[in-house]
Amino acid sequence: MAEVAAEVGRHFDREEQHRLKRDLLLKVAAACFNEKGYSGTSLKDVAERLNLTNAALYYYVKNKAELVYACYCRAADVGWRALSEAQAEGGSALAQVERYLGYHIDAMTGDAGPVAIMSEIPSLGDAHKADVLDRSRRHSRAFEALLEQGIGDGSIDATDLRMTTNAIMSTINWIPKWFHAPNPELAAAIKATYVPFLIKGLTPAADA
Amino acid sequence: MAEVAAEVGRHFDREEQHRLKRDLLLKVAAACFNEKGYSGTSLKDVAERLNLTNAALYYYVKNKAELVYACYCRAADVGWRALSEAQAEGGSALAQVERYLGYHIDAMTGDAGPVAIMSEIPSLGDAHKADVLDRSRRHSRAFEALLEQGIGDGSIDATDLRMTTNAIMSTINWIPKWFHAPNPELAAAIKATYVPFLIKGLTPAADA
DNA sequence: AGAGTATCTTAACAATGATTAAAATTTTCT
DNA sequence: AGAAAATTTTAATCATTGTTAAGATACTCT
Repeated sequence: MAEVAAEVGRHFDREEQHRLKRDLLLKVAAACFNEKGYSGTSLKDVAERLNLTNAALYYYVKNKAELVYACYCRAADVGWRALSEAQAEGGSALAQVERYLGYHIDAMTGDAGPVAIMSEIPSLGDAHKADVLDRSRRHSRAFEALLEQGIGDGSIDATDLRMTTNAIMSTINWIPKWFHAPNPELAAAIKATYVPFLIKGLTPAADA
Repeated sequence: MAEVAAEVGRHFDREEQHRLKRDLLLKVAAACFNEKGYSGTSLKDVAERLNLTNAALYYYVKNKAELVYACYCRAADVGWRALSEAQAEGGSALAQVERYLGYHIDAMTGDAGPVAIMSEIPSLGDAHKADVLDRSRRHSRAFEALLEQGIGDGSIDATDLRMTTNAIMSTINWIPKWFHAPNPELAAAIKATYVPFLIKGLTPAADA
């Protein structure tokens, strides 16, 4: 993974270098997992895309289970950050939701991607599983709370918040399954269609 | 799988019996695949849930690849049938979409389930992959055509049909990921929330 | 240039799991 | 009950892959 150093910067901060390389590993691994599944991707598959041997990966992660775990944590962080930033900018709850969706899509289809789809949580060990489930739940609950706030301020209309959250998260989380190569035009098209469509489903009827 | 015969009926039509048992196998396999992924589920896992040994599965399918393929075909059929039936009953395009969503959700959460999520198409062999992709595309195209028809008859408002289809299909197809045990109440809740939410996103603004 | 650390490779092990053939068992029908 | 077919099991093979240890190479700084 030596070439990365050149791409990545020129002030030789060792720790920073290490973090960046590891982050690249997580992205590549996420791409593999999204395509072939956790057990379907061998460490060799991941390593080859980095011009490494499988054994080299053990310099960055303890084992394969920790690699998925790290990918899932990274995915959770990306989503959480999108939500936090959208909320920090204020406005009506609906406006916050709209910004969140855009930010999250931007992140997944942009430099932060590819992001792992958390589709094989059952394959994780008990501790990792509990932690990932917890992060996932926290995200969902935060989004639910935002919806509830929107019902309060009148900007959102929804009945079953849990289910509505499920529906919206499903749509968003599935994107990395079919968005692969960097493709700004496609990314823009996703955002331009997904966000208004989902927002429309949350907006109260005009004649109310 | 001997017990099944008793559950399943009493007129001893051999071919029918075989088909029913095979169908049960496909459902059980689908459940496993949805939980642990294709490579993550061993044939032993599937066999154990049927009180069989892994070798017995080879009496019903040629090999593991064909098992997934069959699961995916079955999933495609379930969706296709829902769409066909909804269309056969006529009405506005929006009404047809609404019925389709309900039928598909009913099927996945009812007796036809569990249905496999087609999330590991890349793991299939070339011929199987092409066929499954073809079925998937046909379904999407048919849905798109329905949306287009709705734009024509004024019942639907959408800009990017391909993307809108993606969004809706993602929401629907992800359901089997978290709906596991038979649970009529949860199934009803999904349908009661998902269908109006998605339909709302397609309905033209009232003040148009 | 050369020491010292970070990074990576080679080579091996152990375990898992798909697959097959032959044998055993169960089921159905007469 | 008993024959014939359908269904399932046992046992063995084969390839793949996660993992580890020890050694080699590359990078950074003085």
